Amino acid sequence: MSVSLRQLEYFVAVVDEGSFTAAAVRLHVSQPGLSHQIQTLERQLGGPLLERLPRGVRLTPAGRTALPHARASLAHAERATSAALRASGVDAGELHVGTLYSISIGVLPPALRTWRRTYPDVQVRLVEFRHTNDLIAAMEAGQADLAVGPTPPGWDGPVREIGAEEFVLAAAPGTQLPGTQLPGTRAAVNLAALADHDWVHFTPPSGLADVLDSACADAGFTPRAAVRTEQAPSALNLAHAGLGVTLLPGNVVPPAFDGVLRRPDPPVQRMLSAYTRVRPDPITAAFVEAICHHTMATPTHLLSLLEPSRDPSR
Amino acid sequence: MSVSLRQLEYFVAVVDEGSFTAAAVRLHVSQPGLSHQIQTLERQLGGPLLERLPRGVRLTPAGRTALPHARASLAHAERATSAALRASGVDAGELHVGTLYSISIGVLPPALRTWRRTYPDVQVRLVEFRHTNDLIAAMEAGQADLAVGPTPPGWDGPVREIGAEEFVLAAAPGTQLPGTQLPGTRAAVNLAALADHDWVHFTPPSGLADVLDSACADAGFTPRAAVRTEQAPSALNLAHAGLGVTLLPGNVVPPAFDGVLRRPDPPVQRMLSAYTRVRPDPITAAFVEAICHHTMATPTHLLSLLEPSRDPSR
DNA sequence: TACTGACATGCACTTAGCTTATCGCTTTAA
DNA sequence: TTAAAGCGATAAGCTAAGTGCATGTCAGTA
Repeated sequence: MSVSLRQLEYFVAVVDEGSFTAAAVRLHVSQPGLSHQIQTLERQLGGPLLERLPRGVRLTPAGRTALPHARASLAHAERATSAALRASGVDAGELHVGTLYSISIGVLPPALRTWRRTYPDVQVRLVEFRHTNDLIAAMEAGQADLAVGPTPPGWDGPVREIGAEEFVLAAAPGTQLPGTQLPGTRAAVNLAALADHDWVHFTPPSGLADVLDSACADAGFTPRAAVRTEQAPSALNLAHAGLGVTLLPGNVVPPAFDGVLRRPDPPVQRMLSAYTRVRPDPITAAFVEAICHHTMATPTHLLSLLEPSRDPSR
Repeated sequence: MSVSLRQLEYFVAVVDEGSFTAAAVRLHVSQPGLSHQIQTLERQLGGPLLERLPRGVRLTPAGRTALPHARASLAHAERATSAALRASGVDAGELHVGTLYSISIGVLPPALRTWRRTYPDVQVRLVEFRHTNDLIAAMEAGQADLAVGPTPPGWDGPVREIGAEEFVLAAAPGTQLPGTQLPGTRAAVNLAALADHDWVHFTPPSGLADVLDSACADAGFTPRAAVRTEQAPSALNLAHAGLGVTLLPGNVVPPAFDGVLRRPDPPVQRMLSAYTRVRPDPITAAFVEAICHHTMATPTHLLSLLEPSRDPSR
């Protein structure tokens, strides 16, 4: 079987959306990738299915006759999935996932994209908290099926570590951090050298506050908080505005960030886990698998910001 | 769509072959590779589809409910391929026509002769069923491109009526049916006069059983079944052997039949149609036209049997 | 008790799928 | 008339998925 459901899905989406570009947007893939898949499908089916117009596409006779079968094949594959889930006694309703704002922004989107493709019938509702303690309390109160966050100490239900979240130092453009004056380098900054700096800190009981305090304590000083905030994006904005340096999850740094960005030395990470109160049902377990399949690699744009010498076009 | 046709193909092959190893051999892949794909599919579908036994496998409830959809998805993907190839003027192998045994024998051969002359490169494969319900179910599952059979009620795809199939009464040689004693005549037999006869009936849910029950109900009695069978040729044999009178499609009566043969009064017919799940591609549409061009005239040999005085050669 | 058959696991390699950058063509707007 | 915009295709490179091989594990059979 050389034809794949993915190809049929792309084909149907192009017909429904009226163009390759619109279909790519809808399916969250790049336009060249979709174009390539359609061309492979057309080679397998003996000729063009779509006539390319300057604006949009038109079905060829071959495409017109294949289209209903493509739809039917996709529909039956979805029904196979739904039927199996129901037969397993799984309510394919909503999955409630408790997490932190920073994780919503940085860690979960790739897993959610995969999830929607695999389980289109299962809605995921994110229950977001600012503080790790709030997340833990909500999980203890049964407010979510699954939590994704820092590994809770002493949790007595199932826990699955899913990777490490990298923290970075951020400051205003032009800030001269210690050890960073050499041109053309983006060396890590020795944390101990920042003992006299002002800090954009976090409001306890935020887990981010704990991370910052712990890292600085390990480096032998207590950070002097010029300002405190609850949210990582706000901290980034405040740092960018010059109120101090901050230490926050790299995931929340947008690609267009033009302030100073450095890794701390020693590196700062926190382990993230997916955890539940009880043994997870198959749907929840599947979500955990989806998260685990997306390695916690540092996002590409963050690498570009941290190490611009690796990216000649910038 | 993370479920793939390849996974569904492996799953269906395991069920059909009865073991992972045999399925791997059939599909020319390694057994660990197939095993891995099945496990991936099971993770996506929320649990095991197959119960592993020391010798072979058994479907789980989830697997049992997923299986028909998996088959249908694969079948439609193949139909999409064939339809596109045919529309492109590419020899696309075979046209699959679902039908009933009685129609295979009686209705289709003339159309097939014409067909072969017109499309010598397109093979027709008949997918034959004993019961109308089996034919309808197979069409819903995408097992054939086209169906030729009794007009299915409530069918939501394209339907083309192609004519009426005539039913006749048959009995053992020498049987004195009511109203048939006058020499040299082959008058129709009043159905109501057969109320006290034994009948060779058909096994439900056969469509032939429905036809017989309906005709007799209209005549005001319930046929007393001395024996039931599933197949029209068997019914003809049993009637010829003296177990009772039967009512069956005239098409299945061979030229050399030497038992009693009569038309019922009132006449009994059923409408036949050609129908598809989706708008037919040009090749399938051409086949439908070929069928329609052959009117449902009663075969010449049957006319000879029913009305021998019209045939001087006897 | 040893052997056989069948599925699962681990590892490494190959292939497929995807993104980014960019080109080429047509249409539209200035 | 010219420049800009929109759209699909090409090329290159990276990542993920699929596969084969070697081997382990377990249950049934001789």
